[in-house]
Amino acid sequence: MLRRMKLDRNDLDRVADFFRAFSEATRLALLQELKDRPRTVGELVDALPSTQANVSKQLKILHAAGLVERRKEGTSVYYSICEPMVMELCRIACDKLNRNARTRRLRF
Amino acid sequence: MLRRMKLDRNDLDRVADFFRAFSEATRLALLQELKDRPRTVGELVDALPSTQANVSKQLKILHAAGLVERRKEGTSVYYSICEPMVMELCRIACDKLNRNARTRRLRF
DNA sequence: TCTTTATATAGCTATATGGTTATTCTTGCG
DNA sequence: CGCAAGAATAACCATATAGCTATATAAAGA
Repeated sequence: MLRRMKLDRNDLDRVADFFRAFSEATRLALLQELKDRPRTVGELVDALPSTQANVSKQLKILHAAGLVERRKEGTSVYYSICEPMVMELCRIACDKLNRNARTRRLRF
Repeated sequence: MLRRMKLDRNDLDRVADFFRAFSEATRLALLQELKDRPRTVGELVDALPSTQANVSKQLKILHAAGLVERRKEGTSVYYSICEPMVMELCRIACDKLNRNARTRRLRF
């Protein structure tokens, strides 16, 4: 089956970029808000302690990573998670962190 | 079951830190080298296009994230992956990237 | 067209961090 | 002890980026 090949630097960079999308609290907070339903940028701004400019910027990064999709409706833009895998990854991460620290349960 | 709680900023930071460990090509390359068996720092330095100092530094980050463990043997230090979940995450990431780009298969 | 609302972008600053070289620490051996 | 080998750390530089404010763009309505 020859799946022994190691990923070269380019491929590793692509994988790294993918994970980097998850490596900031603000972006994770956005994903958390989008967990159950689509939200407009304005709704997300209200839900987060951040500025409109920053929310737009972080949404763009999530979009570039292929994690969320955009849908325009009038002057608003709805964002939604377009990869079920996103929540699975977050759950795996929380499980790991819960296993480490015996404090409070994290659940995405 | 009240698992509706949203993670607060602190918890999101912890999850973000976890993912950040995966967000650099050099660290992924190290994980890839450790996939099948433990390796000493020297072996990892030889396997990667990087310096001993940098390999040590990145291994420390992986260790702090709880992804690898250390075992001293004489003057050498063996590192190994201590979380099966690590490879699962990398596989999920590769699957996603493969789904996007119809080019070559990535397999961690 | 002019105004308003919603979103995106530009430009900037401060901080974080990957990588380097040089040095220190640790262990084993003579 | 003195020396060598392997690993970790220190100090530094260059780059990337989160977040801000200000501005631009897009769409809807008067």
